[in-house]
Amino acid sequence: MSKLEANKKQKRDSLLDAAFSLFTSKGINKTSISDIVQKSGVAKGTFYLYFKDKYDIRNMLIAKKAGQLFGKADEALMKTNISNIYDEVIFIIDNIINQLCLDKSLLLFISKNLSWGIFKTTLINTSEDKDLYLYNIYYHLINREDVTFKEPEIMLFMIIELVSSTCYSAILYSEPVDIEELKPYLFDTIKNIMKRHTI
Amino acid sequence: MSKLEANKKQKRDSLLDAAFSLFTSKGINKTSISDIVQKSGVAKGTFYLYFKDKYDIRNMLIAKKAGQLFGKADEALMKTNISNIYDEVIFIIDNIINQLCLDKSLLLFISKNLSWGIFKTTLINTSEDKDLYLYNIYYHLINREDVTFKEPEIMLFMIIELVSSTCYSAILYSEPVDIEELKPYLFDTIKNIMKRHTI
Amino acid sequence: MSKLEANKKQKRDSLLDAAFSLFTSKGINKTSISDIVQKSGVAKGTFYLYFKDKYDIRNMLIAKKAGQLFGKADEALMKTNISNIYDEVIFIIDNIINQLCLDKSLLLFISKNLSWGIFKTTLINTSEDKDLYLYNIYYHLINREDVTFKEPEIMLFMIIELVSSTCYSAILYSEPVDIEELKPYLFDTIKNIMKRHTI
Amino acid sequence: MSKLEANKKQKRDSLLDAAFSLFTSKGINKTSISDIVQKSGVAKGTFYLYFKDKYDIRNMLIAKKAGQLFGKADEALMKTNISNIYDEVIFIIDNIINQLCLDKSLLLFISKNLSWGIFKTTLINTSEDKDLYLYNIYYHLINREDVTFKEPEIMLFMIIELVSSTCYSAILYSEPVDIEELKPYLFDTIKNIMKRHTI
DNA sequence: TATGAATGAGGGTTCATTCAT
DNA sequence: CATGAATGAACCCTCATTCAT
Repeated sequence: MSKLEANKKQKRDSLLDAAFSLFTSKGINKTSISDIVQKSGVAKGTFYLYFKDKYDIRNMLIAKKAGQLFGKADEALMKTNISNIYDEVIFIIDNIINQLCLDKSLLLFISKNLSWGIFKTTLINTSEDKDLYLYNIYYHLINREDVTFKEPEIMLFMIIELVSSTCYSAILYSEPVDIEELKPYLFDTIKNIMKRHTI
Repeated sequence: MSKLEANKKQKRDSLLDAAFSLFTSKGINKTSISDIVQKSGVAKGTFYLYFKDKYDIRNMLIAKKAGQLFGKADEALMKTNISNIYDEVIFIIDNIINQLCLDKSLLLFISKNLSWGIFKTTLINTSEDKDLYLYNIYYHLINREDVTFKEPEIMLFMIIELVSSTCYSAILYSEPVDIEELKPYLFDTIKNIMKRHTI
Repeated sequence: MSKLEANKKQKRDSLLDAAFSLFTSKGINKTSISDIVQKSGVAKGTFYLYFKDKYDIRNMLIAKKAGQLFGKADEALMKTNISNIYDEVIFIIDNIINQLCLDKSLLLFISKNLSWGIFKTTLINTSEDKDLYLYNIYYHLINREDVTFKEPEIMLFMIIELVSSTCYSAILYSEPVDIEELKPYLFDTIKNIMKRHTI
Repeated sequence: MSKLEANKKQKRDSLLDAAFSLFTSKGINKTSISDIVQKSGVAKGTFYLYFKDKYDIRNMLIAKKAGQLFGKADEALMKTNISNIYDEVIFIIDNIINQLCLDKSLLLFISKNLSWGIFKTTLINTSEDKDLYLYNIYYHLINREDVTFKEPEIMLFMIIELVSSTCYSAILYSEPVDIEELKPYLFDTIKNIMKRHTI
């Protein structure tokens, strides 16, 4: 990478970091381009050399952060001996939930913005960033020798929506119960969804 | 009701209607107070006689619309002979899903804004508006003679979050599948959640 | 006084009290008619039955409060045996300064608004309110048997302006020195002004 | 100075000039930011690049105008042969009074806003603007070989407060007498204050 | 007299975007 | 590529005043 390109990447990363910090602390609506460039230490005009607008940089961030989240969970999974697919899924979800418990602002940011649409888009856009292990995880899930799922996409969709929406409330507001209290019921439900989709 | 009070209610309703129309067509962020009062035909200052700000009127609308949604479903249920609690819940959910299929802008509005927190708040604030049957439905569910649920609040929480988040994607974007295609899996999952919470 | 008239006076006084409380705590600029009527407990329209606007009620208050200030000082003077005109003036001024030290918000209100113009107007409008002893004090000062002043109005003008402007800074901000430290120099200057105006 | 910086100074000066013109003609309360930028010929947002709010630009103006006032008086003093400190002070005051007689709107603006606090602040902030001769004048007064004053700051404070408050009334409203009629008494009082502070 | 709902002009302030440097 | 001064539309909100009741 040339010096100039490295410089550009550094500017871009700086803007991404500043935006993430502000989005998670103040919220997207209350964050202005001015805030981002000021925190980032670049000029206002520079922002527009890298991103179209606030929502463009937000989408980049969601993809990046969601990818990191799954990536870490996958890494952790690799270090275990779990081979049972049901346990693998539970492990991944549990790991992600734990990550989000430790970084509630990330949860706030992800939950408010991560929809199935973006999730799928991120799955497809695997080329852009090497951090995105999502694609691998998904295919790992689908193309197994030991288990075949009926309508695996619907299954995964229901699981992801159930987890993301219940965790949002449980982790951030302990409503209706604390996340640790919710987990047994949640994991039980997930296992059941999977079992009922197993042929 | 005096003429003056009737006039006031009319103004308030006019503002609520205008706001709902704009929120569902343009989104809340893109809707300004100016837009609302202009559509409503009242003066700008009048808005502030009835609501604190844009988010105040939004909350009133969510409560009102969610209440109407459940109210209609409850009415329809009364006309059936269903007495089994599992079938009752499925009926209510199916009815609400069908209502939302016919009014996608309402779905867009409700989904983006209805959280468990607001749901509970709405449940509690029964006195304000006679449209809110939620309280009745909830208690109908909990205090049954035939069935006792373990942790009914967690159960209801999971069902509501699962339904609202999956329907959002399925109805509006047919992602990952059309709502009608999703229903069997969704209802199956719901029934299972309930069964596993039955003592 | 009829019951109706008593009721009216009560409303008027209530408005005056509320306005004074708000003017001294928030400042005139930041006080709205709405604030006044709300604190006063009367309807908005009622305000306009008694006062033209915010500045009308302010002027009434200045006259009233300034009159009370001088009235109290005069009362205190009566209880002393001071007969020397120089000492009488110093006594009055000292007494007023002490009153203002105890009620700094009153000082803030009076100082910002009391000009020689209003002072003279208040002197003249003796009929309106029995609280206004200013007229008596002034004539007491002028028409003495023992001492005759050259240009007594200029003398009084200079004294009042000197006292009011220096006390404002000294009492409220202790700038350039505390009021007690200032007093000797101030009183010395006042005595000198008087002596040089004595024929 | 680069072209850009010159352009910026021009914008800032343009805003200051417009604000001064409006403050003196309409008063600060009745002057809006909109008025200032319109008169200045710049965009509304530009105002906030240079000043925090209306009161920020007011303070800048007071410092600037007060500095110019004293600066001109000091210049005039240099051209005389006066060396006696008492006569110097009287000369400065007389010169300033005369300037204010010729520019009553300036008097109105200065008097309403110039407090001892701002006066001292202006004295201290000498670095910002080369127009501010106040510091020199003050030290010229204090550190003399021929005369030593007891508590010179109190003395100066009393003189400034006496002059500014009496002149306000006399120049603008000829109350209680015209400024020219007041001068002898005023200067006499000032001289006496100084003498009594002379050790 | 007394009320208080309604008005709507106008206030201060923000901010995405542009473009000359 | 990078800058940051300048823009001006658009925002939210306040408030003195009116007038039908």
